[in-house]
Amino acid sequence: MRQDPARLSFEIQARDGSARAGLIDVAHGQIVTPAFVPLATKGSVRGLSSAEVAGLGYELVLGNAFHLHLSPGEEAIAERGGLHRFMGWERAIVTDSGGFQVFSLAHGGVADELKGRRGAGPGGAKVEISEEGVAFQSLLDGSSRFLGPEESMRIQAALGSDIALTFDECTPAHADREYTARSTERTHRWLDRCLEWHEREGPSAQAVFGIVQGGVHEDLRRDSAECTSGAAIDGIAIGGTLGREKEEMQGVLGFTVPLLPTEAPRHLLGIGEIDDLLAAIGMGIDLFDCAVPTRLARHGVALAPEPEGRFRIDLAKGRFAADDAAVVDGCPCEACSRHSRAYLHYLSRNKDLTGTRLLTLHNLTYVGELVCGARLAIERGRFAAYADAVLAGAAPWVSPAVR
RNA sequence: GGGGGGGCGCCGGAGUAGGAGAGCCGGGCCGGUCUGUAAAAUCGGUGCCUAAGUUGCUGAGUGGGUUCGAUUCCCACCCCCCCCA
Repeated sequence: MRQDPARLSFEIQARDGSARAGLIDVAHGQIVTPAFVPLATKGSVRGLSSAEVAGLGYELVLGNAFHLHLSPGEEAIAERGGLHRFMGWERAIVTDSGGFQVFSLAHGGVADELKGRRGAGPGGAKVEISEEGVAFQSLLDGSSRFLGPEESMRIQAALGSDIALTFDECTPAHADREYTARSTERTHRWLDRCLEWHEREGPSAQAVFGIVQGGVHEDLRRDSAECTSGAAIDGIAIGGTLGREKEEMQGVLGFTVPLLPTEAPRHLLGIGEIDDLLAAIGMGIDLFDCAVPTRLARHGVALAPEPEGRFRIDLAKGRFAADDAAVVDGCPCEACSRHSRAYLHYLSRNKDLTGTRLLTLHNLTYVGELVCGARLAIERGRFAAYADAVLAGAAPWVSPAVR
């Protein structure tokens, strides 16, 4: 680990069991944790303006080196003053390295792959993973491309993000222990190359997070956590498959999180369902990013205090056609305070962009309220009670007993 | 009044130069899926009776006819659309 305030500082302000409430300081401001990080993969939180995302209270968004490299290209963004300026976002940005995307190219569907729902082997585009990096064909124009540790860091440097993630290989669930072990070791070598490049040519104000791999194997996770923690990184992320079921994921997190250095911010990559967020916060995770809240919104689904419905309400369903109730009673978002389920249902059925926007606002509000509620609960030493209440169906912002 | 085109599933198409398929395309509707976003996406179902059909039932405007066999050919009638008067 390294503690270089010029890049990042992290203060843990309260603890409750393993859960922490903290404050991250980076070049473009502070991030109150635990925090959810909306995805702005291609330079926008789909459907919303940067001002709207800021208006929801978010302090950090995640851009993607892979997507932005292919279009419009990091040079084009650098020429326009960097990603912050390009997308009109003044707060902090973390960029993903692109390893995850390159990986998904090989298998067609990352989600299925991570959960082992598909067999191994290349799916669509050609991808060759070697010690150097990953050679692949662009999905946009078929051109041959290469992405490795140095390329990824160079792209992220050009984008000018506050936090860069090191280039890793995201191992799938179906990979055997042997492959996962070799892959994880290679990811460690890539980590060193990322840091060497960054030390030499990276922006002095850009922080770097390493990524712990190791699949579902405790010993591999331990090796990876030790190796990654020992590097000159500013924060640490957990990546790769966490198992096929939620229980398995909690098990993997259960033995992995305690292996992470306590003084560094911890980012759990790609996780963001309501119950998972609560579980992971309880274990001591500080940062989350996930496609689910925003994607579900575009698919007509609102997050809601419905434990039996996996905390979702599918407003596209016909039963909401004449439901005059608020999407989620008491939710402070625009969709809930001004519109009915019937209206959102109608908009969803018509694939109206207004509906997409409203539900995106809602879901991001909902997740934002959840992490905010969690933080307040941690400060009061009542996180477990808060989590239990929400899991039992309490709204994330309603928790007078906890607050 | 004359000519032409067309009537099947919840809707709209296409097709079958006699061997129906409860088949095709699109839509709608119902249901499933979505965790570092190739996702405003995607998968399945959608006549009836079923727990289940490899051999169940009904079905191509209506009524007849030809034929081993008709959604297709013929006749009459009903309805819709277009053109001409």
